[in-house]
Amino acid sequence: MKKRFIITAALPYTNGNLHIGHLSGVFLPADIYSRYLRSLKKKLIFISGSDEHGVSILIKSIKENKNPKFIINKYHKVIKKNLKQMNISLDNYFRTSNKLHHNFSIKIFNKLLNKNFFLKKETYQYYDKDYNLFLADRFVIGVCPYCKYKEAYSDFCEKCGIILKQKDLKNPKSILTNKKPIFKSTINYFLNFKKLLNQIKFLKKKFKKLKFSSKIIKYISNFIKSKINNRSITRDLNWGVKIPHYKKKVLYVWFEAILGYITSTINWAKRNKKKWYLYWKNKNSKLINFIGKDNIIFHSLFYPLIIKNYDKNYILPNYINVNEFLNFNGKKISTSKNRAIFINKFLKYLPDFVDTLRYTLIIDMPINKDTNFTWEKFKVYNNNYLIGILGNYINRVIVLLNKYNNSKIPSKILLNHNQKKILKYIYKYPKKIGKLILKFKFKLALLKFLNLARFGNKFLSKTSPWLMGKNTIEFNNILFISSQILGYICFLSNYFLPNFYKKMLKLLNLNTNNIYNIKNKINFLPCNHKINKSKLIFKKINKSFYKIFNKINN
RNA sequence: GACGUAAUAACUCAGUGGUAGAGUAUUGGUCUCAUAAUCCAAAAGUCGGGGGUUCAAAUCCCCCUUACGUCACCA
Repeated sequence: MKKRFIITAALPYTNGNLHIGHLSGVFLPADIYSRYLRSLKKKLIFISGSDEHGVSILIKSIKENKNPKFIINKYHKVIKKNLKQMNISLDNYFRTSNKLHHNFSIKIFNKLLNKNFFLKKETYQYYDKDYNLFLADRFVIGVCPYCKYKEAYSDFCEKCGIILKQKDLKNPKSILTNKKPIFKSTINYFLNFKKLLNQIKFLKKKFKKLKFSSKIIKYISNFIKSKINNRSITRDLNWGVKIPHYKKKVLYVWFEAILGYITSTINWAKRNKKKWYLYWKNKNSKLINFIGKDNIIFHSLFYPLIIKNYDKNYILPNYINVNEFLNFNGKKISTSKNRAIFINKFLKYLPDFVDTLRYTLIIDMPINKDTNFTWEKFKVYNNNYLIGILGNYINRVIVLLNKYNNSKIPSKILLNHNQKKILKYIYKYPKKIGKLILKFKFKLALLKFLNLARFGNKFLSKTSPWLMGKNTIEFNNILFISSQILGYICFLSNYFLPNFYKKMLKLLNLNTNNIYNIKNKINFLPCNHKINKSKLIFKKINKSFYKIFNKINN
């Protein structure tokens, strides 16, 4: 049976718009990976969706005096549209507020409940009387008993870095009302990590075998070594996946959000008349998660423990690609503090620079450590790399063909030994780039791609065909080789720069079917093939753009 | 405080045991097919500090310094 791939990008939380962090952290790497597998004609689905529950959205809705549904509808719509505009090639973008998702999550919860999988426990929590709401630790602020910091959370003081017990906090205040919350008892269900220790150890072994990033292995190791706290998976809220027979309780957002990949697939399968379980309950399937470092625990522990105890036929991740964070101007991106480049704003002011943004975010992808986005880099990448190296090369070759050869790929060629070697070298590029992509080295893959244009520029400068007579064998040879480089650039660009790819196809008068031949050593631009007149693809960024950058910042 | 990640040329980074690499910026030059682009060359680093293992360390181990991140009922 043919292998099936499930590629997932972490679900963005709908308390704000899509920003560059989402793209560089999960959507772009997942997109490149998916585009590559598609070019090999693999069977795959690339899925994601909106994560629309949780207390943060409820708090936002209270503060803005709106219905939570209004908030999620507003952001879901824009995020979905923005992903498409950025050419993220998702097969399905679903949402966790959908009934299908609710039913599926409850089905799993109920079965586990009946199996006595959860621990039932009474805890005391802060409670806001005015809003009838139990408050998460982050929503109670007070004075730190150690350093007297006035805005310490009830579980953690940011200033002195000390973990607090709820009762330690002095002068606790609800962030909703600024009033003192009361302490009240409640009963919730917990994931019994202590009881699941053997399963966790098994997962660690399994992930180690699969060569998961050491970030994940170390995380689980530490988790096992530390004093494991069981984690509640129900909440006293009226916003979320409601649990039947338990009034005023919903599932903890991550208990169900992690199942969103499955429900997104079910939704996709229904619309396309496919069988979703051939992906999720099939030993020949491969699940690859793309996530940020903030949700390692949910993908490496929550999901496997929940799903395997529900039905052992479900598959576990074959790889979890964890990225660090992208900062903006040296500071952490924050949706709530409005510190980010939001994609809808970017597209409003710079709609022609989608590929430049993709390039910038891929080159500076936070693979090993946090990286930093600046407009200065954005400009350099656009002007020096995309225009100087890439755009310039294709324009040089196309103009040469336009001017000297009637816009046709030369036909009378007779390659010498050295020139044949050059062609062979070019044929190796798809494989080289593919290998890097499969190893999740997206930045190196893109650099390799750009190298092809660099190689072309050097080749042209060394050989200087414009100094030769038209239609001599040597002239034809050089233009033929340069054209093949052009063809490879065109097809390989599809992984990284989809808009550029589409424009190149038009310029070169090619169709997309050829892309499936990229595994073979093939000349995409055969002799006598006619191309179109040269047209500039990238726009230059000059000083006047800084006004636009500032508009996008604010 | 605990844990994690990092520290390499002015800048951004690549390089996991075998004579220090790339791009940008700088300086000089070449070319005109090209979006003042390209291409060639020069200059630029005792690879954070100290110790250890080894014939051999940027790379492995230990200690220190500095920066960033995480620390669980936020997502």
